[in-house]
Amino acid sequence: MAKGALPGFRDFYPQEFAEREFIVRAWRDVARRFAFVEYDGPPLEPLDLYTKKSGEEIVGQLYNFTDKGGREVSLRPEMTPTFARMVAARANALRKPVRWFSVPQLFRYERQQKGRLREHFQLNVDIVGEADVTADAELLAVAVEIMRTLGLTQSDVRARVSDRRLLRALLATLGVGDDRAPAVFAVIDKIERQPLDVSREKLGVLGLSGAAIDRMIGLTGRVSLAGLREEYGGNADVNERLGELDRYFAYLDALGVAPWVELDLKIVRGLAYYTGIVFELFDAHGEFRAICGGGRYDTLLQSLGGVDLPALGFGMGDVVLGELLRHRGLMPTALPGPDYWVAYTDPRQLGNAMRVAQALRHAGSSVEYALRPQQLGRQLKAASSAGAPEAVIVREDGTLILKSLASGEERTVRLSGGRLV
RNA sequence: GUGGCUGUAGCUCAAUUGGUUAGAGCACCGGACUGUGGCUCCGGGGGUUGCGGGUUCAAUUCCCGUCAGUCACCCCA
Repeated sequence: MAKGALPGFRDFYPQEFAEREFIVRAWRDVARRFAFVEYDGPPLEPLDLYTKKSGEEIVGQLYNFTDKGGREVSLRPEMTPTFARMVAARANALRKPVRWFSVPQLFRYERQQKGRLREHFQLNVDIVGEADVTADAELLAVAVEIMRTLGLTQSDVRARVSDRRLLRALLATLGVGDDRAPAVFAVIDKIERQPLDVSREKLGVLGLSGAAIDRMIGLTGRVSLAGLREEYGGNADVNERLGELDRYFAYLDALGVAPWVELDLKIVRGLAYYTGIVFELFDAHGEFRAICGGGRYDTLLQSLGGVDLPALGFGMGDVVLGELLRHRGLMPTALPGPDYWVAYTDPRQLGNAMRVAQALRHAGSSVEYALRPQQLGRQLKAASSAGAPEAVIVREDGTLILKSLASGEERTVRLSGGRLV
């Protein structure tokens, strides 16, 4: 057996490529409709672009190596550092808000499993320069619109939203200061994936009282803005954030995506740099990994590029999304065939067949014909199996017949300005 | 990085308690069909049974290692 691709990497045969294109086309289509413009950066970056933000331990997850010039480099594991660098370098010259998107291929050195390879394509959509929740609403609407464009509905996909600033304010009322908040976030992030007792114990180790732990667990359950206001609204910081979230949900409603969205304070996102509203998209049955994740990272451009601009964005990978679309039967199964197949009854008509094919091609049609002279029957068989809806038969006397391969209907036609009439 | 399960044709799967030339369907190529496709029938190509070693008269089958796939953990995109 021939050696396959490297572990975690994929060969895209035409069928798989068509599936990938189906997804990428929807990404670009929706991004364009929301007036985002596309950019790209290098797939290979200096290693320290990633270690500066995340520390040395990240190196274990990176596809990094030393190049022939002795430089420590890494294939990009995510797009945000590159994006931040590019925006920071021209921050003053860019019209705000910056609305950019990209479809990079990203790499991580990890053991592959379901929904996770060593390489994937990921849509990145970011907005820079707007601190208001209008931008948060706009961003989530892009992600939801992509689901809708791909044929998924609100019963297939749910968006779960939280707000780290709200969570910090709530934690403060429980006696947890900002110094301990990241550790608590880490526990909350895992609360669905580990036994409740373990989570309680971890919170206890972090110094939370029994009563505080109870309230913390309560917050990770089903909550509403009204319920939170009733219970914690006496705190000014909490109240302010709840007001912001009221506006956020009102904007989501105006954008028509509110039915897809629910408040869920368990969503904190793994990455440390998120500062405000964060969200993830999941399949409604919980069979797959997160489809998409993102949020606000208002301080990242400052720490990476020395430019103080509010920013937010999300990433959406092709792997989990593809699994979901296949599972729901929404992925295209047939390869596109040519528009026409030009057949000929006599090998001496090959030249004429080529002339017909070229005329149709110049007019924009996709056209194939038998490169090796074959019996007419064989040519029509090839036309059918190639998926062409119609065949053009060049007869011995040079006349043309247009034949529908679905119905078998035939009519005599002639070529006029690249069209068959 | 750790652990469980699984590796036979491009795909889905067979192959008696270990038994002699590893089969079938689909797909692909060709023929029946010399000017009309889809159906049918016939034929063909395609395998070091993932790889390496061991046990045995004999290994696709049992054992070990390794590689790959897969799932979970770790971690996260």
